Amino acid sequence: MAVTLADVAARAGVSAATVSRVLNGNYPVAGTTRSRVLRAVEELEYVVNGPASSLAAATSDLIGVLVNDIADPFFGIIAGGVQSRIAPVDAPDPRGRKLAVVCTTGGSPEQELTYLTLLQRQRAAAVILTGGAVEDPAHQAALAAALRRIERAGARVVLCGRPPLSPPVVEDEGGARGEAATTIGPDGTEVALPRAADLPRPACLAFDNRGGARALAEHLISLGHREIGYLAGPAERTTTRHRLEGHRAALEAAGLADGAGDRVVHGRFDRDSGYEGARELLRRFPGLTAIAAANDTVALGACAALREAGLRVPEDVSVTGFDDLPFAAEAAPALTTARLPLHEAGARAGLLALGVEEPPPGGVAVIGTELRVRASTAPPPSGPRPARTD
Amino acid sequence: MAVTLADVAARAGVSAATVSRVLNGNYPVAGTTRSRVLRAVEELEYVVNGPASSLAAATSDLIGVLVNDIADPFFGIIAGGVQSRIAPVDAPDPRGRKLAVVCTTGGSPEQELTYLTLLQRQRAAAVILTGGAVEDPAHQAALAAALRRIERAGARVVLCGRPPLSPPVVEDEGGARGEAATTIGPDGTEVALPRAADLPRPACLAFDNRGGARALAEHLISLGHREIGYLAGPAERTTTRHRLEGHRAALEAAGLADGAGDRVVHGRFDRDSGYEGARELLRRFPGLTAIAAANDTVALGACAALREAGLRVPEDVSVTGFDDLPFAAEAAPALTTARLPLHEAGARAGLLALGVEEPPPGGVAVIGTELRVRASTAPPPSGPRPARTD
DNA sequence: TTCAGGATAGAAAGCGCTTACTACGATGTG
DNA sequence: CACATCGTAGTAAGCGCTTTCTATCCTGAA
Repeated sequence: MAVTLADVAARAGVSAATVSRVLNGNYPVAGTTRSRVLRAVEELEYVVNGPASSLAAATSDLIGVLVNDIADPFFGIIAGGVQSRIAPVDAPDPRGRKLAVVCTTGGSPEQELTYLTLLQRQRAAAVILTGGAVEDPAHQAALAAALRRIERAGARVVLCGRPPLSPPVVEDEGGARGEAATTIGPDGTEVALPRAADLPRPACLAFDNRGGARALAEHLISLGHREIGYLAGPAERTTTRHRLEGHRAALEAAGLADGAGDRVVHGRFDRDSGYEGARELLRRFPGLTAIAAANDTVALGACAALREAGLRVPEDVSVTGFDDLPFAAEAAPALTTARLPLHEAGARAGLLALGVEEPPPGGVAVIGTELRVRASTAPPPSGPRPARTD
Repeated sequence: MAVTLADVAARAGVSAATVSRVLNGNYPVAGTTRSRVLRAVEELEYVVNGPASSLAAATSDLIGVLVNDIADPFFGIIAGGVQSRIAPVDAPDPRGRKLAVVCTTGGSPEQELTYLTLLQRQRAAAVILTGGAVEDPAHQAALAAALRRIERAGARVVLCGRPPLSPPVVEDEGGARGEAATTIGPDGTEVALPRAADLPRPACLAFDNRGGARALAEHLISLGHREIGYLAGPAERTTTRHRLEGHRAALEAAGLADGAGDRVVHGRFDRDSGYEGARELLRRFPGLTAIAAANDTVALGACAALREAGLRVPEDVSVTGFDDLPFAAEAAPALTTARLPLHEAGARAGLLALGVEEPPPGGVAVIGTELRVRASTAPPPSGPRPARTD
């Protein structure tokens, strides 16, 4: 059917082994032989059979990239960063190029596990997990097991934009009695929690979500805001918790009472959640002068809700985002936000996946944010809040 | 090293063939045998060796998706649509799932060819090419050859958001004399142009770029605009040409003189190009009351330039985009634009790639746009630059 | 002139899976 | 009761490549 190595070998008058060596360039081959082989390759339009090659060599050119949603620029930009390194355009020889298998998990741990297996099955050379993790111990245990399996299979694992695997919540005293701690998994069965020492420690590029949220809240406080609402993401995610913690830390440091749950509405990471959440915030806390959103997209939704409520941003209510996606600077008003170097993070994750870059000491590198002050924040209004129009 | 079929077979006390049959479920196996095998699979944590499987079965679970830039929501959304179909989350059995290999070509035809070869090498089950094509005949000929090769290798090819391959520019009279028409390729060598009849005709989902641009221009004209600038994309791309043609068609139909090149500035498809282009447009045509941009991103850049020039959108100058990316509705002012159902188009491309959906009759389906009138367009100002009313 | 040793290239044994083809009871039918 | 048939499962031949081991030819030193 298709042209094979043997066909090329026959045409060039050499053995299949020689053709393979010419094509892989890891073995000395005489110049004349080499050019004869290359000509035969050209003439027959030979294209290596990847699966056969992967089988024999026990490696593949595939790198898995797990994202919540590839349509979301947050993940798209990270994926772009990864690709910029695993398939550099400027390298003349495409042989070194790895291919990115992008898997949309929807943020679901089950999907994540499914894709991990699928990628292991493809014998992917590496797997990059992006986006925050779900904190449920059973999921963490299952993920730990899956990652350990993958690492044992010889693939690299990189976490990009998520914290290292959490240690088990239960203290490790069970070890003394020779019993493993367990928890109840999503399927109702008992799941063994890995001992802290057993956790796989893949290379990890964590985002400083706490620091970024804290900087944003401090910015609002320094402008004079005292009643600040927070539009949080889904409660079970690490990203949500860390950003919320940073936010609260700033409030507490400023002596602003903000008990648990106060002025906080949980939602999703999308625009509509921001819209709905802002409406609820306004209803429950009419005195708010600022809203910090879980991310830029949420902030945009919040702005829409505020406009609709007849409130101006930032004159009546200030709004902050997070991430600094490209549209944040173009929005009107341009969003004050915490910039995350997503492309760079993806690029570095790509390098780690290739094994070109060494894992950071301790396995974890924290990627900082940069405060971007734009037009969506201003001092709170001094007078009474103008009457609501509805 | 890793667990193989034979290990599972030994453990279950059956032959490797039986294990394979259980795992692929395409052959009758007795219930008791099946469960014994499945238990062995569980116990050994067996994961199929994909490359071996692909080699033996001569197929793979990979589907290539070529995009200009995965970080651009335009392509991210299409890719998301593709994934929604080739890896449906609701299907309980992940075995049917295909994996998307996303390749960022930067819009370069050379990169496109490189990735096509790389995907053919992986024996991808299908390849989806998105984004507009470059019209250069040499590139088209090379692309045609590559696609023909891929189809011969048994993979499906789908074009999503780009027109069918163009017929050779040279008339086919050479055929009468038994000579093929040729052109000069990018590497300086002579390239044979495929006869029209030889062009591969992959399933094609073309966007109605002409219609969309025409509708936008007609909208501006109906508002009373007479001096309309156009921010075009890169000159060599089909998308650029088609949108420009639609735009001009509307102007001509309205009897507005708009000779070639008039009030048109070419650039790229990004924000900065819109910014620079709008500045140039303003400088060269101070009387403009409207600017139609090649897409939403360009429109955003144009808005920024206008604001900077002290012009209000839409009071002084109206602006239109194209695509209706999510941020278009959130921009201030919200962009009037032509909506392209990118997710749906991607989904359909996915179905075509799987072979689940039949190619459209004639091979080409045109995907229409929908005019979205929002706040960025309004009648031209009546003051210093009065519009003629007739 | 002879032979060690380097430079090349071939032979052949897998890599782990799929899939004819074959074998063999257990049914069913004439 | 013999034989065709069906349902199951095993045998074994590849799929196309990589790589170890081996063979050959040449070169230059002894």
